[in-house]
Amino acid sequence: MHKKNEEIQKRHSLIKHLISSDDIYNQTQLAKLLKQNKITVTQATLSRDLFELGVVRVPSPNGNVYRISPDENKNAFQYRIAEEVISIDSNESLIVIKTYTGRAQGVALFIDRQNSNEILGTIAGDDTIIVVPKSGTTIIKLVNELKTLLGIK
Amino acid sequence: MHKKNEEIQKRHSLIKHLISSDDIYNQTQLAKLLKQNKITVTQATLSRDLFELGVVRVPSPNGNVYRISPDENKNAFQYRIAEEVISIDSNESLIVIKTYTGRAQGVALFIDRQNSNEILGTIAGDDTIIVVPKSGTTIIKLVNELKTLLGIK
DNA sequence: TTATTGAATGCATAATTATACATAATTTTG
DNA sequence: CAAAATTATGTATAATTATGCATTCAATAA
Repeated sequence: MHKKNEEIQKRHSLIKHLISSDDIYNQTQLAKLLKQNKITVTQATLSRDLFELGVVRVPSPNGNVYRISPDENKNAFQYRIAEEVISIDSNESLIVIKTYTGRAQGVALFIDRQNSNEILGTIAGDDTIIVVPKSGTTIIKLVNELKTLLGIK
Repeated sequence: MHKKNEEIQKRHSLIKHLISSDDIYNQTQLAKLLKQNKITVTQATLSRDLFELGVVRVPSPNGNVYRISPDENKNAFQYRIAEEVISIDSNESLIVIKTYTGRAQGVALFIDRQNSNEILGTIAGDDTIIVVPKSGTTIIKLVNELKTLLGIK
């Protein structure tokens, strides 16, 4: 992976940025915007790019527009979340997640969002989160689930 | 609104059903499925229908497929949620939501999913939910937000 | 009932998107 | 390094989707 891949990633990244900030109604329009940013590709390439990026096309008042898929956002978010977590440990009844200072709230929010059926609730301080499992849940299992979720280890 | 509108609603309803249960790759395919259900329309009409229904087109391993938009699901869900809530009250530091028996977990889940920036967490029993606001949040404001969210009053 | 209005739809086709194929660029293998 | 294999992309065009216009049909008014 060298020059070429970097360019592709850069293009993909820019595509996502453009889609997030502007209303893109078609691929020709997207090509023009890319060109303004010194990236010149054809509509055909964009068709492939959008597919690979999982970009969705959704009805809006002025016609169909392209949007980053919710899943994509989720993954992007998950990636950043992983960087903020230091450790996940547990005793017989609770799970404790340590994060970098000031990050606990955000990580806890992310966990809440997953609306797991195994979690009763979370409480977050500044750098610590306590996860309370629902009764009937195996702690070990939930710990592993959280590790997977947060992309740890 | 009589015969005509009923037919349209019926078609729209069937379209949503078909999209939910099958992978629909294009409008011609959708037209054929509708025809099998005694509803005959052209691709042009389906193009308009899909737009009106807010149906999104999303990349899948085998090509782009049509899917019911998350928003659409959300609204449908929200509608049912409203039916389950009895009351929303609060004291100076907590909000208590009363639901019909056995519904609290589901409603709490729904609230968690909104990942509000004003909610620290929720704890749900059988018919009661306790919502813990983040410090710095006005209870009144959050109560109103929850009412709007749940479609109460 | 008949006339009028507006919505819904089909038809024809424009606009947009996807893709087969050829080529070039990049990476890998020996 | 040269050859082989893989990947990316443009071109041309096929496939799909969207839409202007005309028509039909249901709803409403007279």
